[in-house]
Amino acid sequence: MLDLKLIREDPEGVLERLRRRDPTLSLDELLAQDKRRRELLVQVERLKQQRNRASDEIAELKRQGRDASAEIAQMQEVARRVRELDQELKACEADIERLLVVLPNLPHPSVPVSQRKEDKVLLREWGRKPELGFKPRNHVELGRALGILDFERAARIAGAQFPMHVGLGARLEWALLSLMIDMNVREHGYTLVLPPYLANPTSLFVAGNLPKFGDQLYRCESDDLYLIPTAEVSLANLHRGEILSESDLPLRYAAYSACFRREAGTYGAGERGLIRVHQFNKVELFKFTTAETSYDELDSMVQDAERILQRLGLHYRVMLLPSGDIAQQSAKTVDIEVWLPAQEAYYEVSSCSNCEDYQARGGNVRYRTEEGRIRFVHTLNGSGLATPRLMVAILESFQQEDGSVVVPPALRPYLGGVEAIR
RNA sequence: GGAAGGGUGGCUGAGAGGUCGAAAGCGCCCGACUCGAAAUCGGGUAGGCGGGCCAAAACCCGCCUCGUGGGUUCAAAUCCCACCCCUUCCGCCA
Repeated sequence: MLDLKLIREDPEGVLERLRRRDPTLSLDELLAQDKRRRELLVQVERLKQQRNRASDEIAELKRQGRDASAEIAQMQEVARRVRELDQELKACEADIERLLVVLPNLPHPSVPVSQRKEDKVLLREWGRKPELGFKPRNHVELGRALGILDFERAARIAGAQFPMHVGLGARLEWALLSLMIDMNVREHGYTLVLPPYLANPTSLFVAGNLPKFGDQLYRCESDDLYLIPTAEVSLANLHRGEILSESDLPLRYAAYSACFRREAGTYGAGERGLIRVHQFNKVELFKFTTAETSYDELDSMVQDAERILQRLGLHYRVMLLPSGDIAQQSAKTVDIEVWLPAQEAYYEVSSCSNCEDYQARGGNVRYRTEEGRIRFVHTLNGSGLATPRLMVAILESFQQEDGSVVVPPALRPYLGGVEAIR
């Protein structure tokens, strides 16, 4: 969530930045409630002070064995008034909380201002589109023909848009995950985490998924738990409520998890097969940093994700997202998009965000500086990477005219040396 | 699922209606001793909110916080209720 003090001190500045993301946002009610809260606080605190002093006096009188009934009678009235004001204050604070949590993070100055998601900015490209010399088959056809993807039987088990990998398809998926874990742990210095796949409501509020995006989540009602849409949820809550030491930062975690998304209302034309699914595998990168280093850490996180695509030999481009298209909790987001030959389009395979102190404030994750001051950490998250579209990219980019698919050399050690799927 | 015990500062742990934001120890910081260090000795060491002053920092004052939320009381870490979590044992099951 945003810093209420900052909103109070510079409402125009905050509102201007908020409206880069959503021109309909307003702070009027929030500011009014905040003012009211502070007025109530002053009132109720004055009464409590009176009560505390009287309590000391009553205690002293009793110790001396003297009568305190006059003072006690007087305090009964004060206590009643305190209860009333406390209730009013509580309602006011609940209103503030409700208004505050729906406000998105402030975009970083480098983020292009636009409500149109097409207005993303190309930062760089790597490689080139593969020249197959024949009309590319899409991954659904390839997967079915090779017997490595089985959506029909998966639907029998769970419904549409659930993938099922079989045989070399499953092994290829596993190989991808193994490669990503190895590179991120051994070459990029992340600590591997296997987190819970279910999370409580608090965790989803901290991560930024609730309250606004609950319709995208699978919920286990009888236990009041949610299936995580990304391991970002688990990792953002890993140090919830802690005060870390500056010397421990940055903390870099890489988590493997399955991810679950309802994708309500997103049935896109042509998004068949693995392009948009309700369940997928992902290695998620997450960092806790100081304010000073978080943007350098964002750059290096994007590069960590890019190196995996480079190792696989997949053509991609890196895009800076505009203000209207970044996630609630993010101040700046960089997407990596891989080229999918049969779709003839670039598709997101990684989304790296700096959430600055937005998640940290909600989760109360702080650190003590060398000088002893306490500040909120910055949190960053990024896919490194999600597998479904990687699988699409591999099948479609490395397909041969005879319908076989050449396995990228980097994956072969994980597949017992298999060079092609046919 | 059943039973018992327990959640107190960075950590261990005492406190069982008022003098308790909280003993003691450890850790950490500062100082003394020392050429320097260790040991020793002295001092300091939780967080949040609000106000004084709004431009920050420092300082001062007040309020709140002993798992969370309610209740009793003039007054709650302490008594009552509900919930959450942890530990141990039993049962069940990968």
